[in-house]
Amino acid sequence: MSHQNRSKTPDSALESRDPRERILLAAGREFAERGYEAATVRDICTAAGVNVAAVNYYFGDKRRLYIESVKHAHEERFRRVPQPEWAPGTPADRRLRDFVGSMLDRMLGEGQPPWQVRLMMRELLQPTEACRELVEDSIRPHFGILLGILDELVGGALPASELRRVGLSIIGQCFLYRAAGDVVAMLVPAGELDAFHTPRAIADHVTRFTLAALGAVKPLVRPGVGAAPALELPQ
Amino acid sequence: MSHQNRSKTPDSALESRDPRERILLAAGREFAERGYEAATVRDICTAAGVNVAAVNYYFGDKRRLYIESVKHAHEERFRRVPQPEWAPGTPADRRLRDFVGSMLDRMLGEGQPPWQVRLMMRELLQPTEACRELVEDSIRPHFGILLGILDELVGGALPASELRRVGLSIIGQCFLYRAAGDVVAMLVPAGELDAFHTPRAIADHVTRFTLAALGAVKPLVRPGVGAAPALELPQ
DNA sequence: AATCGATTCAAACGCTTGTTTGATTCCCTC
DNA sequence: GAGGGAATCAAACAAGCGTTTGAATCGATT
Repeated sequence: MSHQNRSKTPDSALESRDPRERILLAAGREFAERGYEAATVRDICTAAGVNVAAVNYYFGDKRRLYIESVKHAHEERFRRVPQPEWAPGTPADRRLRDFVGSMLDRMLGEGQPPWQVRLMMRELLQPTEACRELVEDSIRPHFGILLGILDELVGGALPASELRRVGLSIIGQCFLYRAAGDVVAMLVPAGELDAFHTPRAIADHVTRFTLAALGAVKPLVRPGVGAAPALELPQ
Repeated sequence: MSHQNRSKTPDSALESRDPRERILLAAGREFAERGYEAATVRDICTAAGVNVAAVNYYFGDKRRLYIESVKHAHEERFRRVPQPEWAPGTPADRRLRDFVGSMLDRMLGEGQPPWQVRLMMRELLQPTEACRELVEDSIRPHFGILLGILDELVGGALPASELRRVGLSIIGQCFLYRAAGDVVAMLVPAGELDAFHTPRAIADHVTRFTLAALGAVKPLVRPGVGAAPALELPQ
């Protein structure tokens, strides 16, 4: 009932050796594509090339397999596109560009299996047990890095509450492409998608859009054109 | 096997009269909360106070009930918060603010049953048959209105491809709060949520953020503070 | 070669699902 | 007040689900 001699086969080997790894991979795919309820243990085991009983043998039950597969996908994602590290003194605008770029790469990059992010999107939309751990372990620290960059960028001129809103504006712009990518593809002409909506192009756009809003670079359009700024906004 | 004399009871009556309406309501709730596969016809019928066979009698099968409930929820949503209409000559920045405000109201407004939007979020994340109709009938025209406002705002100074990216930036900022609202709530201190992340406050922030990026209002921070604009961005 | 725990397997279990059925009740029409 | 289609109901159906079982197989140790 235990499996303590798993280390006999080194983890660095191909997944095709370790049944546990194969199940995690197949489970991630199925859960991402069909959702927790619609994905069946039988299909997962068939895809993994193991017996139906293997899931209960290695993971106890379907729910625990799900949680493990979410964690596994998330770790894999950060292993492929790690958080960038900067030499001391790197300008904040450069770091913002890198931060946005790596986030989008992690979301949309070609090397990324699309199901891994889709799996996490399901969690964000309707958090389960697996989500809280994800937020605390990864998303919150990540968000903190972004806030640090923004704070330096504006020279401490904005209160923390405002910084958070700006941070959420940045994440939201990237998030839309992943969460509603299929709908975005319906709204944008096909040729334009390839030219203006690649991860790199989006990163450039989001960075410039944000820097312009913060006054760190000149606006997308020269001031003075368009309607007069007659609108009054509170604060 | 038919039900052509439904018009005998006027549609304006309470839903509790028409079994079909009651089923649609209960189905929307269940599908939104549990997803298509996890929601059961039995639970839906129990909630609607009708017999199990009623779903197949009125809608044929579960899939058709799902499609109908998505459409129904969407229509209901726009009936509650209709698209604003402006007198000729209304300034573009004012219209942008109204547009963002009504979109957020539709997504987050207190009068909105939370399950209606959640149901549509599932569709956006993984489009089904019901989604394409939704995009063509509602989302695309809506997006066109936004692009028209933006075009007037910048005085025609931006190409259509750039306008679309700005439009998606706006929608993305709003979208995050609905799609990942639970995670946002984990990242923002509780008190701050009530003060700075109400639909109205977000609408003000998104509008100002966008207008600043476009150079239509002054940036959130005076130019000159923070890091020097040394970053080179293509285009 | 024998032993013993870890692993794998085919088969079955109990349960829930969406759907169907056939009888019953309702409500309007003539 | 019959007649008849629409609507509702309890009950059952076949199929698929997650899980369990007990025997068969493997691989290393003795």
